[in-house]
Amino acid sequence: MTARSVKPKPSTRTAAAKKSSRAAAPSRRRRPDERPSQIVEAALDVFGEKGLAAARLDDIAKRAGLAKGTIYLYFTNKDELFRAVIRSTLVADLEKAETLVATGTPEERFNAFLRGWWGVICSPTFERVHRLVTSEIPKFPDLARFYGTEVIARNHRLVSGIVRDGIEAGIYRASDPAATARMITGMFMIHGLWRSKRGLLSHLGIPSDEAMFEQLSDFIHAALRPDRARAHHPSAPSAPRSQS
Amino acid sequence: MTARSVKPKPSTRTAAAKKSSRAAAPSRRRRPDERPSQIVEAALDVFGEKGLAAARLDDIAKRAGLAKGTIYLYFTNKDELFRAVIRSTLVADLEKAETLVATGTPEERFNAFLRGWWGVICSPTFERVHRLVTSEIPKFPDLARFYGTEVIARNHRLVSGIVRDGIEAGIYRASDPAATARMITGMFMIHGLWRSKRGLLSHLGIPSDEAMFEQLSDFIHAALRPDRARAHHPSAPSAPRSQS
DNA sequence: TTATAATGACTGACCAGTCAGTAACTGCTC
DNA sequence: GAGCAGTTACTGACTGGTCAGTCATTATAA
Repeated sequence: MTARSVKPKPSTRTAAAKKSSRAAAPSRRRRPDERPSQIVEAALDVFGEKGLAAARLDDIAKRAGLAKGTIYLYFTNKDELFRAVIRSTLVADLEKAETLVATGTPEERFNAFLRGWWGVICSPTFERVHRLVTSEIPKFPDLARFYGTEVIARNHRLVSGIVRDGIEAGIYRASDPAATARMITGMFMIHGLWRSKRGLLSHLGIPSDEAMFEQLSDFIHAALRPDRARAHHPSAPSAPRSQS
Repeated sequence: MTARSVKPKPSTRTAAAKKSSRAAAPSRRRRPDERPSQIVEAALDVFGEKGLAAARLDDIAKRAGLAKGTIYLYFTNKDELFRAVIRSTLVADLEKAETLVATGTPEERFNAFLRGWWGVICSPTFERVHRLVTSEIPKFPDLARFYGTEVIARNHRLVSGIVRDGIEAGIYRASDPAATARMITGMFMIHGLWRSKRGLLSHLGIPSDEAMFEQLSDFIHAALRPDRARAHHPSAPSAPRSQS
Protein backbone atom coordinates (compact mmCIF):
# COMPACT_ATOMS: atom_id res chain seq x y z
CA MET A 1 0.00 0.00 0.00
CA THR A 2 2.91 2.38 0.69
CA ALA A 3 4.50 4.31 -2.10
CA ARG A 4 6.91 1.73 -3.30
CA SER A 5 9.32 3.13 -5.81
CA VAL A 6 10.66 -0.20 -6.93
CA LYS A 7 9.16 -0.04 -10.33
CA PRO A 8 11.68 -0.71 -13.08
CA LYS A 9 12.38 -4.23 -11.96
CA PRO A 10 15.52 -4.24 -14.04
CA SER A 11 16.80 -7.53 -15.27
CA THR A 12 17.68 -10.33 -12.93
CA ARG A 13 15.69 -13.48 -12.75
CA THR A 14 14.23 -13.12 -16.18
CA ALA A 15 17.12 -14.76 -17.91
CA ALA A 16 16.75 -18.33 -16.86
CA ALA A 17 13.53 -18.42 -14.91
CA LYS A 18 11.43 -17.01 -17.69
CA LYS A 19 11.42 -20.03 -19.93
CA SER A 20 10.61 -22.67 -17.36
CA SER A 21 7.78 -20.83 -15.67
CA ARG A 22 6.28 -19.45 -18.83
CA ALA A 23 4.52 -22.75 -19.39
CA ALA A 24 1.50 -22.52 -17.13
CA ALA A 25 1.33 -20.44 -13.99
CA PRO A 26 4.12 -18.01 -13.28
CA SER A 27 3.17 -18.24 -9.66
CA ARG A 28 5.18 -17.01 -6.76
CA ARG A 29 6.52 -14.22 -8.89
CA ARG A 30 6.62 -10.74 -7.41
CA ARG A 31 4.44 -8.49 -9.49
CA PRO A 32 2.70 -6.36 -6.91
CA ASP A 33 1.65 -3.65 -9.34
CA GLU A 34 -0.01 -6.03 -11.74
CA ARG A 35 -2.02 -7.87 -9.10
CA PRO A 36 -5.02 -5.58 -8.62
CA SER A 37 -6.03 -5.49 -12.26
CA GLN A 38 -5.27 -9.19 -12.57
CA ILE A 39 -7.61 -9.96 -9.69
CA VAL A 40 -10.30 -7.57 -10.86
CA GLU A 41 -10.26 -9.15 -14.28
CA ALA A 42 -10.65 -12.65 -12.92
CA ALA A 43 -13.31 -11.46 -10.51
CA LEU A 44 -15.35 -9.90 -13.27
CA ASP A 45 -15.37 -13.24 -15.06
CA VAL A 46 -16.46 -15.22 -12.03
CA PHE A 47 -18.96 -12.68 -10.74
CA GLY A 48 -20.38 -12.41 -14.23
CA GLU A 49 -20.82 -16.15 -14.50
CA LYS A 50 -22.18 -16.89 -11.05
CA GLY A 51 -23.32 -13.68 -9.48
CA LEU A 52 -21.88 -12.17 -6.32
CA ALA A 53 -23.07 -14.67 -3.71
CA ALA A 54 -22.27 -17.83 -5.64
CA ALA A 55 -18.83 -16.69 -6.70
CA ARG A 56 -16.16 -18.22 -4.49
CA LEU A 57 -12.98 -16.34 -3.75
CA ASP A 58 -11.03 -19.55 -4.28
CA ASP A 59 -12.31 -19.64 -7.85
CA ILE A 60 -11.37 -16.05 -8.46
CA ALA A 61 -7.94 -16.66 -7.03
CA LYS A 62 -7.44 -19.76 -9.12
CA ARG A 63 -8.51 -17.97 -12.28
CA ALA A 64 -6.07 -15.19 -11.51
CA GLY A 65 -3.36 -17.78 -10.90
CA LEU A 66 -3.02 -16.84 -7.25
CA ALA A 67 -3.94 -18.09 -3.81
CA LYS A 68 -6.94 -16.80 -1.96
CA GLY A 69 -4.87 -15.06 0.66
CA THR A 70 -3.29 -12.85 -1.97
CA ILE A 71 -6.62 -11.26 -2.76
CA TYR A 72 -6.77 -10.01 0.80
CA LEU A 73 -3.49 -8.19 0.36
CA TYR A 74 -5.14 -5.93 -2.19
CA PHE A 75 -8.83 -5.85 -1.22
CA THR A 76 -10.20 -5.75 2.28
CA ASN A 77 -13.03 -8.19 1.63
CA LYS A 78 -15.32 -9.70 -0.97
CA ASP A 79 -17.72 -6.78 -1.04
CA GLU A 80 -14.94 -4.29 -1.62
CA LEU A 81 -13.59 -6.44 -4.42
CA PHE A 82 -17.03 -6.42 -5.96
CA ARG A 83 -17.17 -2.64 -5.70
CA ALA A 84 -13.78 -2.35 -7.32
CA VAL A 85 -14.83 -4.63 -10.17
CA ILE A 86 -17.97 -2.67 -10.94
CA ARG A 87 -16.39 0.74 -10.55
CA SER A 88 -13.33 0.04 -12.63
CA THR A 89 -15.33 -1.59 -15.39
CA LEU A 90 -17.78 1.27 -15.56
CA VAL A 91 -14.98 3.80 -15.56
CA ALA A 92 -13.29 1.99 -18.41
CA ASP A 93 -16.50 1.98 -20.41
CA LEU A 94 -17.03 5.65 -19.69
CA GLU A 95 -13.56 6.49 -20.89
CA LYS A 96 -14.30 4.65 -24.07
CA ALA A 97 -17.53 6.60 -24.38
CA GLU A 98 -15.75 9.90 -23.78
CA THR A 99 -14.15 9.61 -27.17
CA LEU A 100 -17.54 9.77 -28.85
CA VAL A 101 -18.05 13.46 -28.45
CA ALA A 102 -18.01 14.65 -32.01
CA THR A 103 -18.47 18.03 -33.61
CA GLY A 104 -20.68 19.18 -36.44
CA THR A 105 -24.37 19.69 -36.91
CA PRO A 106 -26.70 18.33 -34.24
CA GLU A 107 -27.62 15.54 -36.60
CA GLU A 108 -24.03 14.54 -37.22
CA ARG A 109 -23.20 14.68 -33.57
CA PHE A 110 -26.26 12.67 -32.74
CA ASN A 111 -25.53 9.94 -35.24
CA ALA A 112 -21.90 9.73 -34.25
CA PHE A 113 -22.85 9.46 -30.64
CA LEU A 114 -25.47 6.80 -31.19
CA ARG A 115 -23.12 4.69 -33.23
CA GLY A 116 -20.28 4.92 -30.76
CA TRP A 117 -22.48 4.28 -27.81
CA TRP A 118 -23.92 1.22 -29.45
CA GLY A 119 -20.38 -0.01 -29.81
CA VAL A 120 -19.83 0.33 -26.08
CA ILE A 121 -23.09 -1.43 -25.33
CA CYS A 122 -22.11 -4.30 -27.58
CA SER A 123 -18.83 -4.79 -25.75
CA PRO A 124 -18.65 -8.04 -23.80
CA THR A 125 -18.58 -6.44 -20.37
CA PHE A 126 -21.64 -4.25 -20.62
CA GLU A 127 -24.31 -6.86 -20.05
CA ARG A 128 -22.45 -8.57 -17.23
CA VAL A 129 -21.87 -5.39 -15.30
CA HIS A 130 -25.38 -4.18 -15.83
CA ARG A 131 -26.80 -7.45 -14.55
CA LEU A 132 -24.56 -7.41 -11.51
CA VAL A 133 -25.46 -3.86 -10.63
CA THR A 134 -29.14 -4.54 -11.11
CA SER A 135 -29.21 -7.66 -9.03
CA GLU A 136 -27.15 -6.25 -6.18
CA ILE A 137 -28.97 -2.97 -5.85
CA PRO A 138 -30.41 -3.88 -2.45
CA LYS A 139 -26.96 -4.57 -1.06
CA PHE A 140 -24.96 -1.85 -2.82
CA PRO A 141 -27.04 1.27 -3.21
CA ASP A 142 -23.84 3.26 -3.62
CA LEU A 143 -22.96 1.33 -6.76
CA ALA A 144 -26.46 1.71 -8.07
CA ARG A 145 -26.22 5.42 -7.54
CA PHE A 146 -22.85 5.56 -9.27
CA TYR A 147 -24.27 3.62 -12.19
CA GLY A 148 -27.36 5.79 -12.29
CA THR A 149 -25.53 9.09 -12.26
CA GLU A 150 -22.37 8.23 -14.15
CA VAL A 151 -23.65 5.92 -16.82
CA ILE A 152 -27.34 6.35 -17.40
CA ALA A 153 -27.79 9.99 -16.45
CA ARG A 154 -24.60 11.00 -18.22
CA ASN A 155 -25.78 9.55 -21.51
CA HIS A 156 -29.19 10.96 -20.88
CA ARG A 157 -27.81 14.44 -20.43
CA LEU A 158 -25.80 14.20 -23.60
CA VAL A 159 -28.72 12.94 -25.67
CA SER A 160 -30.96 15.49 -24.07
CA GLY A 161 -28.72 18.34 -25.13
CA ILE A 162 -28.46 17.14 -28.67
CA VAL A 163 -32.21 16.72 -28.95
CA ARG A 164 -32.81 20.21 -27.61
CA ASP A 165 -30.40 21.67 -30.15
CA GLY A 166 -32.14 19.73 -32.88
CA ILE A 167 -35.54 20.97 -31.83
CA GLU A 168 -34.35 24.54 -31.69
CA ALA A 169 -32.84 24.21 -35.13
CA GLY A 170 -36.17 22.91 -36.37
CA ILE A 171 -34.70 19.58 -37.42
CA TYR A 172 -36.64 17.57 -34.86
CA ARG A 173 -40.23 17.70 -33.84
CA ALA A 174 -41.16 19.72 -30.77
CA SER A 175 -41.16 17.63 -27.62
CA ASP A 176 -39.83 17.57 -24.09
CA PRO A 177 -36.11 16.93 -24.68
CA ALA A 178 -35.68 15.16 -21.35
CA ALA A 179 -38.52 12.77 -22.01
CA THR A 180 -37.39 12.11 -25.56
CA ALA A 181 -33.84 11.51 -24.42
CA ARG A 182 -35.10 9.07 -21.84
CA MET A 183 -36.91 7.11 -24.53
CA ILE A 184 -33.79 6.93 -26.63
CA THR A 185 -31.49 6.05 -23.75
CA GLY A 186 -33.92 3.40 -22.64
CA MET A 187 -34.17 1.77 -26.03
CA PHE A 188 -30.43 1.54 -26.28
CA MET A 189 -30.13 0.07 -22.82
CA ILE A 190 -32.78 -2.57 -23.20
CA HIS A 191 -31.57 -3.65 -26.61
CA GLY A 192 -28.08 -3.87 -25.27
CA LEU A 193 -29.37 -6.27 -22.66
CA TRP A 194 -31.47 -8.28 -25.05
CA ARG A 195 -28.81 -8.70 -27.66
CA SER A 196 -26.74 -10.73 -25.24
CA LYS A 197 -29.63 -13.13 -24.69
CA ARG A 198 -30.53 -13.88 -28.25
CA GLY A 199 -30.75 -17.56 -27.42
CA LEU A 200 -33.33 -17.11 -24.70
CA LEU A 201 -35.29 -14.48 -26.59
CA SER A 202 -35.40 -16.15 -29.95
CA HIS A 203 -39.01 -15.09 -30.45
CA LEU A 204 -38.01 -11.48 -30.61
CA GLY A 205 -36.16 -12.10 -33.83
CA ILE A 206 -33.14 -10.16 -32.72
CA PRO A 207 -30.87 -9.54 -35.71
CA SER A 208 -27.16 -8.85 -35.92
CA ASP A 209 -25.72 -5.97 -33.96
CA GLU A 210 -25.37 -3.99 -37.13
CA ALA A 211 -28.95 -4.57 -38.27
CA MET A 212 -30.20 -3.88 -34.78
CA PHE A 213 -28.46 -0.53 -34.83
CA GLU A 214 -30.14 0.32 -38.11
CA GLN A 215 -33.54 -0.52 -36.65
CA LEU A 216 -32.91 1.54 -33.55
CA SER A 217 -31.66 4.44 -35.59
CA ASP A 218 -34.60 4.19 -37.96
CA PHE A 219 -37.18 4.14 -35.19
CA ILE A 220 -35.58 7.02 -33.33
CA HIS A 221 -35.31 9.21 -36.38
CA ALA A 222 -38.91 8.44 -37.25
CA ALA A 223 -39.99 9.58 -33.81
CA LEU A 224 -37.95 12.77 -34.15
CA ARG A 225 -39.23 13.75 -37.58
CA PRO A 226 -40.85 17.17 -37.48
CA ASP A 227 -44.58 17.09 -37.70
CA ARG A 228 -45.24 18.62 -41.08
CA ALA A 229 -48.82 19.45 -40.21
CA ARG A 230 -47.84 22.04 -37.65
CA ALA A 231 -44.25 23.17 -37.49
CA HIS A 232 -43.50 24.73 -34.13
CA HIS A 233 -41.19 27.42 -35.46
CA PRO A 234 -43.00 29.35 -38.12
CA SER A 235 -39.74 30.76 -39.39
CA ALA A 236 -37.64 27.62 -39.20
CA PRO A 237 -36.38 26.45 -42.54
CA SER A 238 -37.30 22.82 -42.94
CA ALA A 239 -34.26 20.74 -43.54
CA PRO A 240 -34.71 18.23 -46.30
CA ARG A 241 -34.61 14.86 -44.69
CA SER A 242 -32.13 12.55 -46.25
CA GLN A 243 -32.41 9.80 -43.68
CA SER A 244 -33.53 6.60 -45.31
CA MET B 1 -23.48 -39.38 20.20
CA THR B 2 -24.21 -42.74 21.76
CA ALA B 3 -27.34 -41.87 23.60
CA ARG B 4 -28.95 -40.37 20.60
CA SER B 5 -32.25 -40.06 22.37
CA VAL B 6 -31.07 -37.79 25.11
CA LYS B 7 -33.43 -34.92 24.87
CA PRO B 8 -32.42 -32.07 27.11
CA LYS B 9 -35.89 -30.69 26.91
CA PRO B 10 -38.40 -33.40 27.41
CA SER B 11 -40.21 -30.99 29.64
CA THR B 12 -43.57 -30.16 28.23
CA ARG B 13 -43.32 -26.56 27.24
CA THR B 14 -46.73 -26.96 25.78
CA ALA B 15 -48.74 -26.50 28.91
CA ALA B 16 -48.08 -22.82 29.29
CA ALA B 17 -46.57 -21.94 25.94
CA LYS B 18 -49.60 -22.87 23.94
CA LYS B 19 -51.72 -19.99 25.00
CA SER B 20 -49.09 -17.37 24.37
CA SER B 21 -48.48 -18.52 20.82
CA ARG B 22 -52.14 -18.26 20.04
CA ALA B 23 -51.80 -14.51 20.11
CA ALA B 24 -50.85 -13.69 16.54
CA ALA B 25 -50.49 -16.67 14.26
CA PRO B 26 -53.06 -19.43 14.33
CA SER B 27 -50.23 -21.85 13.91
CA ARG B 28 -50.39 -25.58 14.27
CA ARG B 29 -53.69 -25.52 12.50
CA ARG B 30 -54.16 -27.97 9.69
CA ARG B 31 -54.64 -26.05 6.49
CA PRO B 32 -52.72 -28.07 3.97
CA ASP B 33 -54.38 -26.52 0.94
CA GLU B 34 -53.59 -22.96 1.93
CA ARG B 35 -49.95 -23.57 2.70
CA PRO B 36 -48.37 -23.45 -0.75
CA SER B 37 -49.70 -20.03 -1.69
CA GLN B 38 -48.99 -18.78 1.81
CA ILE B 39 -45.39 -19.86 1.51
CA VAL B 40 -44.98 -18.55 -2.02
CA GLU B 41 -46.28 -15.18 -1.00
CA ALA B 42 -43.88 -14.87 1.91
CA ALA B 43 -41.05 -16.13 -0.26
CA LEU B 44 -41.68 -13.50 -2.92
CA ASP B 45 -41.35 -10.83 -0.28
CA VAL B 46 -38.11 -12.16 1.12
CA PHE B 47 -36.55 -13.06 -2.23
CA GLY B 48 -37.55 -9.65 -3.53
CA GLU B 49 -35.89 -7.89 -0.64
CA LYS B 50 -32.69 -9.88 -0.39
CA GLY B 51 -32.24 -11.87 -3.54
CA LEU B 52 -32.12 -15.64 -3.78
CA ALA B 53 -28.85 -16.37 -2.03
CA ALA B 54 -29.26 -14.00 0.89
CA ALA B 55 -32.84 -15.03 1.62
CA ARG B 56 -32.98 -17.43 4.54
CA LEU B 57 -35.62 -20.10 4.70
CA ASP B 58 -36.11 -19.37 8.36
CA ASP B 59 -37.12 -15.84 7.46
CA ILE B 60 -39.54 -17.03 4.83
CA ALA B 61 -41.05 -19.49 7.27
CA LYS B 62 -41.38 -16.87 9.95
CA ARG B 63 -43.04 -14.44 7.59
CA ALA B 64 -45.49 -17.14 6.58
CA GLY B 65 -46.13 -17.91 10.23
CA LEU B 66 -44.71 -21.42 9.95
CA ALA B 67 -41.62 -23.37 10.87
CA LYS B 68 -38.89 -24.07 8.37
CA GLY B 69 -39.61 -27.76 8.25
CA THR B 70 -43.10 -27.10 6.96
CA ILE B 71 -41.73 -25.56 3.79
CA TYR B 72 -40.13 -28.87 2.98
CA LEU B 73 -43.50 -30.60 3.13
CA TYR B 74 -44.56 -28.59 0.08
CA PHE B 75 -41.36 -27.80 -1.81
CA THR B 76 -38.44 -30.13 -2.30
CA ASN B 77 -35.79 -27.47 -1.76
CA LYS B 78 -34.97 -23.79 -1.92
CA ASP B 79 -34.39 -23.74 -5.65
CA GLU B 80 -37.75 -25.33 -6.37
CA LEU B 81 -39.43 -22.85 -4.09
CA PHE B 82 -37.76 -20.09 -6.06
CA ARG B 83 -39.00 -21.59 -9.31
CA ALA B 84 -42.51 -21.80 -7.94
CA VAL B 85 -42.42 -18.18 -6.81
CA ILE B 86 -41.30 -16.88 -10.17
CA ARG B 87 -43.59 -19.08 -12.21
CA SER B 88 -46.72 -18.42 -10.22
CA THR B 89 -46.09 -14.68 -10.11
CA LEU B 90 -45.52 -14.49 -13.84
CA VAL B 91 -48.60 -16.57 -14.52
CA ALA B 92 -50.68 -14.27 -12.34
CA ASP B 93 -49.39 -11.22 -14.20
CA LEU B 94 -50.10 -12.88 -17.52
CA GLU B 95 -53.64 -13.63 -16.53
CA LYS B 96 -54.09 -10.01 -15.63
CA ALA B 97 -52.65 -9.07 -19.00
CA GLU B 98 -54.97 -11.49 -20.81
CA THR B 99 -57.87 -9.25 -20.00
CA LEU B 100 -56.36 -6.44 -22.05
CA VAL B 101 -57.27 -7.83 -25.41
CA ALA B 102 -59.75 -5.30 -26.67
CA THR B 103 -61.69 -5.00 -29.88
CA GLY B 104 -62.06 -2.10 -32.27
CA THR B 105 -59.81 -0.38 -34.73
CA PRO B 106 -56.12 -1.17 -34.62
CA GLU B 107 -55.55 2.18 -32.99
CA GLU B 108 -58.12 1.60 -30.27
CA ARG B 109 -56.80 -1.87 -29.58
CA PHE B 110 -53.29 -0.57 -29.47
CA ASN B 111 -54.05 2.20 -27.02
CA ALA B 112 -56.10 -0.07 -24.80
CA PHE B 113 -53.35 -2.62 -24.76
CA LEU B 114 -50.61 -0.12 -23.98
CA ARG B 115 -52.59 1.39 -21.14
CA GLY B 116 -53.45 -1.96 -19.59
CA TRP B 117 -49.96 -3.28 -19.98
CA TRP B 118 -48.52 -0.21 -18.33
CA GLY B 119 -50.81 -0.96 -15.43
CA VAL B 120 -49.33 -4.42 -15.09
CA ILE B 121 -45.81 -3.08 -15.29
CA CYS B 122 -46.56 -0.57 -12.55
CA SER B 123 -47.79 -3.30 -10.21
CA PRO B 124 -45.56 -3.89 -7.21
CA THR B 125 -44.47 -7.37 -8.20
CA PHE B 126 -43.22 -6.64 -11.69
CA GLU B 127 -39.92 -5.06 -10.82
CA ARG B 128 -39.09 -7.58 -8.13
CA VAL B 129 -39.73 -10.57 -10.33
CA HIS B 130 -37.89 -9.06 -13.24
CA ARG B 131 -34.86 -8.38 -11.11
CA LEU B 132 -34.88 -11.87 -9.68
CA VAL B 133 -35.14 -13.48 -13.08
CA THR B 134 -32.41 -11.28 -14.48
CA SER B 135 -30.00 -11.87 -11.68
CA GLU B 136 -30.52 -15.62 -11.52
CA ILE B 137 -30.27 -16.27 -15.24
CA PRO B 138 -27.01 -18.16 -14.87
CA LYS B 139 -28.52 -20.55 -12.37
CA PHE B 140 -32.02 -20.92 -13.79
CA PRO B 141 -31.94 -20.81 -17.57
CA ASP B 142 -35.31 -22.53 -17.63
CA LEU B 143 -36.92 -19.61 -15.81
CA ALA B 144 -35.22 -17.18 -18.11
CA ARG B 145 -36.59 -19.05 -21.07
CA PHE B 146 -40.07 -19.08 -19.56
CA TYR B 147 -39.84 -15.37 -18.95
CA GLY B 148 -38.54 -14.74 -22.43
CA THR B 149 -41.20 -16.73 -24.23
CA GLU B 150 -44.19 -16.17 -21.99
CA VAL B 151 -43.78 -12.57 -20.96
CA ILE B 152 -41.58 -10.68 -23.36
CA ALA B 153 -42.22 -12.59 -26.55
CA ARG B 154 -45.93 -12.81 -25.88
CA ASN B 155 -46.25 -9.07 -25.59
CA HIS B 156 -44.00 -8.66 -28.54
CA ARG B 157 -46.22 -10.87 -30.69
CA LEU B 158 -49.31 -8.96 -29.69
CA VAL B 159 -47.78 -5.58 -30.40
CA SER B 160 -46.31 -6.89 -33.59
CA GLY B 161 -49.73 -7.96 -34.88
CA ILE B 162 -51.33 -4.67 -34.04
CA VAL B 163 -48.56 -2.72 -35.73
CA ARG B 164 -48.83 -4.84 -38.86
CA ASP B 165 -52.57 -4.23 -39.02
CA GLY B 166 -51.99 -0.53 -38.57
CA ILE B 167 -49.44 -0.42 -41.35
CA GLU B 168 -51.71 -2.30 -43.70
CA ALA B 169 -54.53 0.07 -42.88
CA GLY B 170 -52.24 2.98 -43.72
CA ILE B 171 -52.51 4.41 -40.23
CA TYR B 172 -48.87 3.80 -39.38
CA ARG B 173 -45.74 4.39 -41.33
CA ALA B 174 -44.24 1.50 -43.23
CA SER B 175 -41.67 -0.41 -41.21
CA ASP B 176 -40.71 -3.87 -40.12
CA PRO B 177 -43.49 -4.73 -37.64
CA ALA B 178 -41.29 -7.07 -35.64
CA ALA B 179 -38.56 -4.48 -35.21
CA THR B 180 -41.04 -1.75 -34.37
CA ALA B 181 -42.79 -3.97 -31.86
CA ARG B 182 -39.45 -4.73 -30.25
CA MET B 183 -38.77 -1.03 -29.83
CA ILE B 184 -42.13 -0.50 -28.18
CA THR B 185 -41.89 -3.55 -25.95
CA GLY B 186 -38.41 -2.52 -24.95
CA MET B 187 -39.38 1.00 -24.02
CA PHE B 188 -42.17 -0.25 -21.82
CA MET B 189 -39.91 -2.76 -20.12
CA ILE B 190 -37.08 -0.37 -19.38
CA HIS B 191 -39.36 2.35 -18.13
CA GLY B 192 -41.11 -0.15 -15.92
CA LEU B 193 -37.76 -0.93 -14.38
CA TRP B 194 -36.66 2.67 -14.07
CA ARG B 195 -39.86 3.90 -12.52
CA SER B 196 -39.22 1.73 -9.49
CA LYS B 197 -35.81 3.34 -9.00
CA ARG B 198 -36.76 6.97 -9.22
CA GLY B 199 -34.64 7.71 -6.17
CA LEU B 200 -31.46 6.36 -7.68
CA LEU B 201 -32.13 7.78 -11.13
CA SER B 202 -33.17 11.24 -10.11
CA HIS B 203 -31.23 12.77 -12.98
CA LEU B 204 -33.57 11.19 -15.47
CA GLY B 205 -36.41 13.33 -14.21
CA ILE B 206 -38.83 10.45 -14.12
CA PRO B 207 -42.35 11.78 -13.69
CA SER B 208 -45.47 10.17 -12.25
CA ASP B 209 -46.67 6.89 -13.69
CA GLU B 210 -49.46 8.70 -15.45
CA ALA B 211 -47.22 11.34 -17.00
CA MET B 212 -44.71 8.69 -17.94
CA PHE B 213 -47.37 6.82 -19.81
CA GLU B 214 -48.27 9.96 -21.71
CA GLN B 215 -44.64 10.45 -22.71
CA LEU B 216 -44.29 6.86 -23.82
CA SER B 217 -47.49 7.01 -25.76
CA ASP B 218 -46.51 10.30 -27.34
CA PHE B 219 -43.11 9.06 -28.44
CA ILE B 220 -44.48 5.83 -29.82
CA HIS B 221 -47.22 7.50 -31.77
CA ALA B 222 -44.74 9.99 -33.16
CA ALA B 223 -42.57 7.15 -34.38
CA LEU B 224 -45.56 5.45 -36.00
CA ARG B 225 -46.89 8.51 -37.84
CA PRO B 226 -47.02 7.94 -41.55
CA ASP B 227 -44.31 9.77 -43.40
CA ARG B 228 -46.03 12.49 -45.34
CA ALA B 229 -43.07 13.10 -47.61
CA ARG B 230 -43.08 9.66 -49.07
CA ALA B 231 -46.01 7.48 -48.21
CA HIS B 232 -45.39 3.79 -48.24
CA HIS B 233 -47.55 3.44 -51.35
CA PRO B 234 -45.32 4.40 -54.23
CA SER B 235 -48.21 6.05 -56.04
CA ALA B 236 -48.99 8.46 -53.26
CA PRO B 237 -48.32 12.07 -54.17
CA SER B 238 -46.13 14.05 -51.86
CA ALA B 239 -48.00 16.22 -49.45
CA PRO B 240 -48.02 19.85 -50.52
CA ARG B 241 -47.09 21.02 -47.04
CA SER B 242 -49.23 24.09 -47.24
CA GLN B 243 -50.31 24.10 -43.62
CA SER B 244 -48.72 26.21 -40.96
C1' DT C 1 -56.64 -44.73 18.05
C1' DT C 2 -54.76 -43.65 13.73
C1' DA C 3 -53.40 -40.58 10.15
C1' DT C 4 -51.94 -36.27 8.96
C1' DA C 5 -49.73 -31.75 9.68
C1' DA C 6 -46.31 -29.24 11.71
C1' DT C 7 -42.30 -28.38 14.50
C1' DG C 8 -37.46 -26.88 15.57
C1' DA C 9 -33.04 -28.73 17.38
C1' DC C 10 -29.53 -30.71 15.01
C1' DT C 11 -26.02 -31.95 11.38
C1' DG C 12 -22.92 -31.45 7.85
C1' DA C 13 -21.31 -28.80 4.02
C1' DC C 14 -19.68 -24.68 2.64
C1' DC C 15 -16.78 -20.63 2.42
C1' DA C 16 -15.15 -15.81 3.85
C1' DG C 17 -11.50 -14.35 6.17
C1' DT C 18 -6.94 -15.27 9.02
C1' DC C 19 -2.17 -15.97 9.89
C1' DA C 20 1.98 -18.64 10.65
C1' DG C 21 4.98 -19.94 7.50
C1' DT C 22 7.60 -20.03 2.94
C1' DA C 23 9.49 -18.38 -1.42
C1' DA C 24 11.54 -14.76 -4.06
C1' DC C 25 14.05 -11.06 -4.28
C1' DT C 26 17.51 -7.15 -2.74
C1' DG C 27 21.51 -5.52 -0.99
C1' DC C 28 25.35 -5.96 1.79
C1' DT C 29 29.94 -8.07 3.01
C1' DC C 30 34.14 -10.16 2.10
C1' DG D 1 29.83 -14.62 -6.78
C1' DA D 2 28.81 -16.99 -2.55
C1' DG D 3 26.91 -16.43 1.84
C1' DC D 4 23.92 -14.01 4.76
C1' DA D 5 20.39 -10.78 6.55
C1' DG D 6 16.43 -8.20 5.73
C1' DT D 7 12.25 -7.24 3.19
C1' DT D 8 8.39 -8.06 0.47
C1' DA D 9 5.02 -11.06 -1.88
C1' DC D 10 2.58 -14.85 -1.54
C1' DT D 11 0.58 -19.26 0.23
C1' DG D 12 -2.95 -22.59 1.85
C1' DA D 13 -4.40 -25.11 6.02
C1' DC D 14 -7.35 -23.72 9.40
C1' DT D 15 -11.29 -21.48 12.00
C1' DG D 16 -15.72 -19.92 13.00
C1' DG D 17 -20.12 -18.68 11.58
C1' DT D 18 -23.97 -19.51 8.62
C1' DC D 19 -27.74 -22.11 6.69
C1' DA D 20 -30.06 -25.72 3.75
C1' DG D 21 -32.00 -29.70 4.65
C1' DT D 22 -33.34 -33.75 8.06
C1' DC D 23 -36.03 -36.27 11.25
C1' DA D 24 -37.58 -37.64 15.85
C1' DT D 25 -41.14 -35.71 18.23
C1' DT D 26 -45.44 -33.38 19.12
C1' DA D 27 -50.09 -31.33 18.03
C1' DT D 28 -54.40 -31.71 15.80
C1' DA D 29 -58.15 -33.78 13.30
C1' DA D 30 -60.93 -37.66 11.96
